[in-house]
Amino acid sequence: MRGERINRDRILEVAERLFAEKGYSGATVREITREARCNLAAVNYYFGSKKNLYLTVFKERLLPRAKIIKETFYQILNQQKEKTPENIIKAFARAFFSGPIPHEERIISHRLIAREMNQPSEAFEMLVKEMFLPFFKEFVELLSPFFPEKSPQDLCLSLLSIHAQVLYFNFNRIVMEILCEQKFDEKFLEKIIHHIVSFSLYGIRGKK
Amino acid sequence: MRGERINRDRILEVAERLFAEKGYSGATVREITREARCNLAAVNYYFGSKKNLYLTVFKERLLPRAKIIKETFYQILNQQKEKTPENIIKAFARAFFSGPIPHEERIISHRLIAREMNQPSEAFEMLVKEMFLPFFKEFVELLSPFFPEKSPQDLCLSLLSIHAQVLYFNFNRIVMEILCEQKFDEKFLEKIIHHIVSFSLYGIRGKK
DNA sequence: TTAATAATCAAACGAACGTTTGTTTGAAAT
DNA sequence: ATTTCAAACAAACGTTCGTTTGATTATTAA
Repeated sequence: MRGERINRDRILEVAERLFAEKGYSGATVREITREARCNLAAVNYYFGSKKNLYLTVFKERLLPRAKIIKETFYQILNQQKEKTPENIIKAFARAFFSGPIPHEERIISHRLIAREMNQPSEAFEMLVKEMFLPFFKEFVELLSPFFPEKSPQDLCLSLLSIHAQVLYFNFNRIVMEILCEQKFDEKFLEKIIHHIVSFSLYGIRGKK
Repeated sequence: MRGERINRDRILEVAERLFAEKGYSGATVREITREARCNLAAVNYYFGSKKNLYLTVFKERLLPRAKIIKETFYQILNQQKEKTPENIIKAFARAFFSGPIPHEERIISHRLIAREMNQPSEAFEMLVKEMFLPFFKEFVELLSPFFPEKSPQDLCLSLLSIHAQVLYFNFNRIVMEILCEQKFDEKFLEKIIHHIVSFSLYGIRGKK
């Protein structure tokens, strides 16, 4: 049917995965269209260029997902009786690791973000502006009442430390599995979330 | 003079930087040889192939540097009177952030490592085997006497959390600078190291 | 039914890619 | 002085890249 643009969606989906796996240069238009089961010219027909396809992946796939994660965070947090630092950090970690977004999609997101952190492009500017900054600001404001002795900058650094762990534990499974001598399964994931929450909570508290 | 192979060294140096900046596919042999001021064929002459040049970068540039970082860690640690967890973690962070290795080279290393974590190749297997595992094992053994209640796996996770921060704060300066509203200078670096040490120390201690 | 628009396709484009070839160069060894 | 051989080079190789073209098919609206 007209207007469904099945191929367009499939291209976006495949492109996102391949860009995450192989990077911008590594993923070719030919491979993307082959896996999306459409013609080579489809990328340029729907998106104008490869570069614009890449940007569209961030606009139409990453940003909406970030929005869901944010909503999940507040949903988890509002389920708690109290908004203690522990509950806030736990909600943050859980929103990133579990939540309604499929597991594989989360991995892909974090891979793309990690790539952009390493080699920022126009796409990253958008992510920072529309995703990182607003979310992080809110998060700092949520936590700051509990740590009146800490400057906003100190809280920011703590927040970045948490995000560092979330990113690291999401995309660096190889070293993790080898070092911890354990397969990455549901049970291990729970343990990791608990670790991040605990580590970060006491890390952020500091001297007491 | 014969045997100096000036071009070979220069190719390695340039290749490392460009691979770190643009990734394997993004960095071209033409660009590498152009910046190294040598002929296009030099890469294949000295290294056989682009792929082997990439592997050689890890063998001859990253591994030696990792060795230096390790030595620096023990050197810093042995300067301390006591081997307290705080001193151990501080030495770890300092060995990664300061030490004899030039600042730019450290950034390049972490970029290459981050890329390999995202998309592991033969090079990463080597890194894990000859760098991560030995160093991390020793590090866990150093810390475990102080935390008899923690399992080796828990300690591993804490160690990974520390490494996550070291990596993150090394290559993700953009978000950092924007969020903390501060330029990344020597003074800020000191603050970051202090933050990582403090955050990780109390994080690893946990409930007390 | 027909005209118009959207989607899809095979084929080809020029450019850039990694690699190979054959030759020249220059310092060391004989 | 001559031989030798690693080093360096220009040129071209075949391949793959992103993109464009023009024709064909499918769908919608008149």
